[in-house]
Amino acid sequence: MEALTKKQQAILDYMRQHVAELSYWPSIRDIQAKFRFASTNAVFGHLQALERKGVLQRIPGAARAYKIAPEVSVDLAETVIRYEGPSDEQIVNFEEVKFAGAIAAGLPDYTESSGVLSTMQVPIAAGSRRRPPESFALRVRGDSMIDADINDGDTVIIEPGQPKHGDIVAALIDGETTLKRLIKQGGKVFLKAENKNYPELRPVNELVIQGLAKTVMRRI
Amino acid sequence: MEALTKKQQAILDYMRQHVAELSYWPSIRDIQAKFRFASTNAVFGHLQALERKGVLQRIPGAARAYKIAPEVSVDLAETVIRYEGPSDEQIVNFEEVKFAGAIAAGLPDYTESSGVLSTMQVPIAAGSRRRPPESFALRVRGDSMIDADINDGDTVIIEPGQPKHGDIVAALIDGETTLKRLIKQGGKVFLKAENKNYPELRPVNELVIQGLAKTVMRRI
DNA sequence: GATGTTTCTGAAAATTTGTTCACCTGTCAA
DNA sequence: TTGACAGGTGAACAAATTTTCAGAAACATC
Repeated sequence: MEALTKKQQAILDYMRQHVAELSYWPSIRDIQAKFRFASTNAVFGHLQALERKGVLQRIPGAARAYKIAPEVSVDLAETVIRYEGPSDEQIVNFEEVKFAGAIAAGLPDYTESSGVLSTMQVPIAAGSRRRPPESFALRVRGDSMIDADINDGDTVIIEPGQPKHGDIVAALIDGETTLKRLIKQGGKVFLKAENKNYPELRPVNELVIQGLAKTVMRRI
Repeated sequence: MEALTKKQQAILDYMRQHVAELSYWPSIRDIQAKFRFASTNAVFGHLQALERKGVLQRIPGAARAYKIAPEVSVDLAETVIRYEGPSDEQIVNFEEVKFAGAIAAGLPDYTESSGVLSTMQVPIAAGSRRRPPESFALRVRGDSMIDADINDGDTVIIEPGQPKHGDIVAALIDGETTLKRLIKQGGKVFLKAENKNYPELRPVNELVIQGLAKTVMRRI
């Protein structure tokens, strides 16, 4: 693939950052302002170049409408033992994002996310279906879900969705986010900890579901 | 939070789907066409309603520019369950990427990645450090690593790096990628399966390390 | 120095898009 | 019955945005 010029790369990065932060694409004029071009056509030309080089797809006539190629960069290192990385097609992209904080999987705990947010990185892979962009990541604190194989220090990915009986949900109780299994029984709703040593929880009347825990990640 | 009407919900869903599939927002006229409204103002009113109800944020004057709240309003049994997603700062991005295929964690198995590559999605989060871009994802097949809590169907993220004694590595043997623990003992290198029922493996002389398994992911 | 390519300027045209105004229709509760 | 309100039509307007056109400046290449 033809290489990008410095400015083209910068513009591409800016567009990426813009859409990641604000959730919508910048207009040509936004880019013009950012790079202090005197003419919109300067941007226009760069966008054409980016499209010709295959990293960007414009939607003709539509405002703030693009499709963008995922980041690509390859360079492999040598190791003592022979090292052979994956082929280009196997490259996975990572992106730095906001990390929502910690979740109490045990008894109610303070939520780290109340203050400053840190950033984390997660690879791009998990299931073939499209994952909703409203998902977020939480670090698990506590051990109330160990019977579901979710342990202290793990990271769970919370996605929006209809909570069903048996789902593991991130629930907000008294301002605390907790991880529990949702049990619907006899018209009542319970939050159940997955730990034999914990008492059965009482039914809850009002409940804020932040989302469904769909993926668990563990650092080795 | 005020409840959404059926049409409002449908429009919100359509917008979500549109941005998820095409990566840019629909215009008011796109929505109009989708729902066969005779007037753009019908859409306009609904968008105003959605904004007033707090699930959508419009950017005044900007085309195809919105911020959207996570999915809304679940109800289960007769208990009130409010849905409240994370704040804007907690949103995590996902990206579609290549998926390297399957890895044999048991006895040598064929590698699915030999042929076509499929795409997967993974959230963005895992550790505070920056992850090298040469990483890739593999689906685990087999059960030889169950004692290390890596099971059939899990996804492991392989990163490049110096393989040390005790690391779990993705190793290429006879054209097959396998997942094993690397043991250095008395100047020799062994690949050890983490399963009491499996025999200790023989030492290997030549070995291609594809990378180190640093993260395990599991779908719930 | 000549030459071609990339990058940019400046202005204007064409189109898309959000927004407003006036008015109609049914529903539901006071 | 009346009034409020959600939901809709139809047309027009104003703004935002993309796109085009002609040409200048910078810059490497021969």
